[in-house]
Amino acid sequence: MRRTRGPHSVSTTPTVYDVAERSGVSIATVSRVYRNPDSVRAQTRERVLAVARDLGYVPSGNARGLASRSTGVLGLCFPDYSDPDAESEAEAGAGGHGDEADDEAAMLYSDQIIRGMERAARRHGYALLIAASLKGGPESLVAKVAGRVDGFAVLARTVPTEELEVISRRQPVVMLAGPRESNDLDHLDHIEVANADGQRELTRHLIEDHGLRRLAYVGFAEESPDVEARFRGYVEACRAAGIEVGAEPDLRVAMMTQAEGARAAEALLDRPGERPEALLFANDQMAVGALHTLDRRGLRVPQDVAVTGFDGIALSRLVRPALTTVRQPMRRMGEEAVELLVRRLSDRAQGKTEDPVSMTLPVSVARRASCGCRAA
Amino acid sequence: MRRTRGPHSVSTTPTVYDVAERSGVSIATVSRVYRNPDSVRAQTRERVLAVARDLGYVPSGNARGLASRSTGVLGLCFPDYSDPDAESEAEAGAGGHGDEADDEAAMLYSDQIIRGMERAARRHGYALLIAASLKGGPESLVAKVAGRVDGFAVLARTVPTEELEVISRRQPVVMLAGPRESNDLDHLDHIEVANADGQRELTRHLIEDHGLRRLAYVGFAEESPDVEARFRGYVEACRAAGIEVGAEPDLRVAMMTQAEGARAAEALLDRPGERPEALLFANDQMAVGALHTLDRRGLRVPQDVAVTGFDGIALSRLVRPALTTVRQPMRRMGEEAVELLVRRLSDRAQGKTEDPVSMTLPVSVARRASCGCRAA
DNA sequence: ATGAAAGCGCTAACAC
DNA sequence: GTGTTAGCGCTTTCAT
Repeated sequence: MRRTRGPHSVSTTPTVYDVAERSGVSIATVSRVYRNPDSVRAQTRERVLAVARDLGYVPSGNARGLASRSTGVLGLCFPDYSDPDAESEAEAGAGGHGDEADDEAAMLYSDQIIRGMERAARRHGYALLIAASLKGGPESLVAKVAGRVDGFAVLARTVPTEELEVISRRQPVVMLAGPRESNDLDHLDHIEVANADGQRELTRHLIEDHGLRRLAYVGFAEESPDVEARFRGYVEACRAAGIEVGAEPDLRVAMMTQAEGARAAEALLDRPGERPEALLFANDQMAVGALHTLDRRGLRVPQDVAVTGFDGIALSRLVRPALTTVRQPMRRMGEEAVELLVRRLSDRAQGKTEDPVSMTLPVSVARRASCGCRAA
Repeated sequence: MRRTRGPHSVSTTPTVYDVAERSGVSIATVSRVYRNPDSVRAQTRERVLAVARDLGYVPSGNARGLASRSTGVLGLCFPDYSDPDAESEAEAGAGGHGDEADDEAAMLYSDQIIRGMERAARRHGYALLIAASLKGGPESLVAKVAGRVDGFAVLARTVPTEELEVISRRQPVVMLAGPRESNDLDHLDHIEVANADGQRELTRHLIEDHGLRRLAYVGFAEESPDVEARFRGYVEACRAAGIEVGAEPDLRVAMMTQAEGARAAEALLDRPGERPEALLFANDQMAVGALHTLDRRGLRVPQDVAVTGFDGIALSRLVRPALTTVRQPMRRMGEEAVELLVRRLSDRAQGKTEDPVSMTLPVSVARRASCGCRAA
């Protein structure tokens, strides 16, 4: 016995030792009661449980994890995706000023993934640890998460791939929505959506079904493989229809927010030459911003200009006209991520080693009012 | 030195010992490099960091937590709130069959709270561990979460209060949306919303502003303080207007789902006597279900019957007619929960002890089409 | 500025 | 079925 406390010590949080002592068994038995109840005589078990209850004993997850080398927790790291504009509108809504862009309207990317992962994790008996990147921590976010989970998913561009590279030697990591970045020195599993396919199909729809030919594409200034893939799809559809397009989007914005989208629309409309028949945005938030601009300038959507987004966030259905967009199966992505992690974990437990997996989830075009498919 | 491995051992995940050995310092120094970088000479620090990097070293959260008695993680336990109906509709949407009740439409209660907590937690440098109750685990959900976090929030009715009672002696716990259950032996902090106020105000609106007097209220069969409070508000408003009401809701359903709401509407309409002018439901999902029923039976909302919900979930805005409801500030609740936990934690660190806090967040009535406030 | 050593609370052989 | 005994990988005085 390593330690003994008075019979009525209450100050510290109770441990196995306290429970063991008070119930007249060894710490091993206390441990068994929790880990493998059937291996303990019923009577003993009840006694231990009773003592535990009245002592307020809760097994320390840390100690457990340390001793058993596993935590029963999966993780998710995501970037601080918050759109300042969406935020403020949401705040206003919550404050009761308006009904406009509701609190709940702003359910973003990461929320969906969280939902998907949580569900799947629960099915497999795991809990989920979530953490958004916070700039300037001494220890990087991943390290913190990585150290507390059995495996985790990372939304692309949250963390330098190099760092993940290192960590993935230690535990399963799946990269979400990202690029399959590095070439070969890459142990990471990877799930992405068919960005190019989606944008291509949407563009084709605009061209063939609505007969539009003067299109303008708004992309992202930063390097982002997903966004680039979308643009690629756009270009392919245009070329296929014999419409000439440059190698670059008509405009690249610094942030993919509503404000930037609104500004982009201004810029595009103020450009000399014929007005575009359709404005295609690399995400929904920008498209929503553009809707504001067009409304303010007295242009009707879709009669005067069609507008499309990408992502299929909830907000895209709430705006008027409802936004035609490409829906990403983000929830499913979360679920698949967990399935992958769980499989990896059991592989490792059995000493198996399989090659990294890379899967692509299909997307679907949501034809709504902003392209002219439904009454505005 | 407790352990030594060959210079090129790669099999196991590296620890402080490995890093220390390879960089010619003690494990204490390695630890300092991460915990308190400035206390280590720059040159030493760089060397250690370099070795760590190429070894793929990540500090074990478990070991850290065990040694330092804190995890840097806050938790949230919530019940498996999933509405089977909403689920299936969502699945259909995700599968691409329809645009109807979108995946994202189904953003529920818990999602909002998660969002709020995550944001606030991040601000304070914490990560968030989330876990929904899974029936029939050997160890209860809470115990698992409790053992891995510094403090946590629990959605009411997820866990027996008694169990929380015990745990709260050990770490801060805040009860969400619940009742202030026990009487005095209660150390738990507690955040609720003004259920009665909201329902009273909504009811008053129906009576005074729309001149309705034949109302029917649909409640919940299970014991639920929140839902009871809503009913209480309803009763108060009726009495204040001189409308007679019984001590019981006109109907109590077994589950607060869309299907049950639809059934409840049937039942109410089939009742002998004059048809009610308004159907008030204890939550949005039931109200949405009722909308289906009324539509199928050819009754117009709000002309023939007004319908109201409670909660303000995203779906409430998407249905036609949009649902008049009482919006709960669920996101804010999550934020407040974290603030409370963080405060408690710092109190404990300083040896302070304060009385349990109980706060009530205000709600607001969202007047939409289903009560006649806007064009349907 | 750095090292030595004592735990943190639990699990997992291995004995009995 | 139950007890003994090593660790698990880190933080943290206390020395130096």
